[in-house]
Amino acid sequence: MPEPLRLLVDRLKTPIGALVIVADEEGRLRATDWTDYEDRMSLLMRRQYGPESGTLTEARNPGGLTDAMARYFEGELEAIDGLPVKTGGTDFQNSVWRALRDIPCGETISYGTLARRIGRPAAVRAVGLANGANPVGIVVPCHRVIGSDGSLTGYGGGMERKRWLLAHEGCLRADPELPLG
Amino acid sequence: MPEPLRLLVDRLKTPIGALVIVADEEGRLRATDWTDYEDRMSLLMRRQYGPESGTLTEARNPGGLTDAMARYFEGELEAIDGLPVKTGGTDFQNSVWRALRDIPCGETISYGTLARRIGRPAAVRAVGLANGANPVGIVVPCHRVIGSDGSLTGYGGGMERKRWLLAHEGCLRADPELPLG
DNA sequence: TCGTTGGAGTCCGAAAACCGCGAGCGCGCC
DNA sequence: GGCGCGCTCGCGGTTTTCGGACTCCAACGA
Repeated sequence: MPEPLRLLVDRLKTPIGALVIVADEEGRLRATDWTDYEDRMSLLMRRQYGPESGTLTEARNPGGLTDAMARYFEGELEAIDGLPVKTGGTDFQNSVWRALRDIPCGETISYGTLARRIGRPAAVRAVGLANGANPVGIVVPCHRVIGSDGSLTGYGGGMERKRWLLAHEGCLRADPELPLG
Repeated sequence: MPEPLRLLVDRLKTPIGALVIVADEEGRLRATDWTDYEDRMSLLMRRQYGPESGTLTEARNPGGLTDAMARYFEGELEAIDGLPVKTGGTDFQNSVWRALRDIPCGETISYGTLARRIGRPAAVRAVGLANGANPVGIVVPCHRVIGSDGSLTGYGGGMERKRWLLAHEGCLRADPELPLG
């Protein structure tokens, strides 16, 4: 911990709940999470950066990130595509998170396929763990990963939100359990 | 594990028991231990090199190591000073083991002093652990490390042997618990 | 034949356990 | 008061254990 790492915090109301947005002074997204899961987010942050790792300051639209997220929720799905993101975590986790950003909006992928894609075909469950440890929901689209049989399987923010996000991105039929594939 | 690592094994009778001596083909000492603790030695070897890591072959006096050890036990204490040694283990363990070889024959040091000497003044217990994980007894003189109050505290081969070795090196008075300092 | 269920295989990371210690402290005992 | 003993607690690297946001396969029943 060389420097204390000053972080900027904003909040955004969305159709599926209020979002906390954490950015650094360079305008890179460090974390996002639903306010009703804020405990989990601060846990993840502590794990990645250590306790007492930095200061949190309220800010409005840091780095333009809040606006970009808002546009995503208003239907401009590609608004979040290029946003700069920085994460801590282990090498393995980062390789998973990088691969997540390569999943195009509107598509889904299975845990197994994702595992093969990062060159660790057998690390299927580990991919699931890394997915759950993703600090930057939505922008790093962990919600686009589903079971090999097409079931939604799980989501840190609650299954209902995962379903909503996939529908918002045009991945789901009327049947709420079936992705388009 | 690129190549299978062929190891040579010899045995040596000493006044305090039979010793197993393991060397590599370059004549470097890889491990020594008392035959009555051979299980522990092979455990340490497996940890450092992995299971199925190499082949063991009987050999006579590989690299001259057995003779050198024998001379040490006969009173030529400096016979083991320059012997080539190679160990696996973590960075931390290797820094401890290197520091051990700098303790002159006839002297003792406390765990705390040793910890300070490698630049980790607080890692006192960890030094104790690393000491216990030393695969190359005697030549890497873990027996020269004692408690800060002068007590002998512990030795993987049994306290009696630690006492004998220190006495052999001229570190102990008649009182078996008191080192000379 | 097809859906369902259960168990085993597999790989990582976090958390807990483990100690070959040492300093600090409270207490008796001279 | 000093001294020595035993206790407690913090310490830090390593090892072990445990728990999944999975999948495949086999068995079973409709």
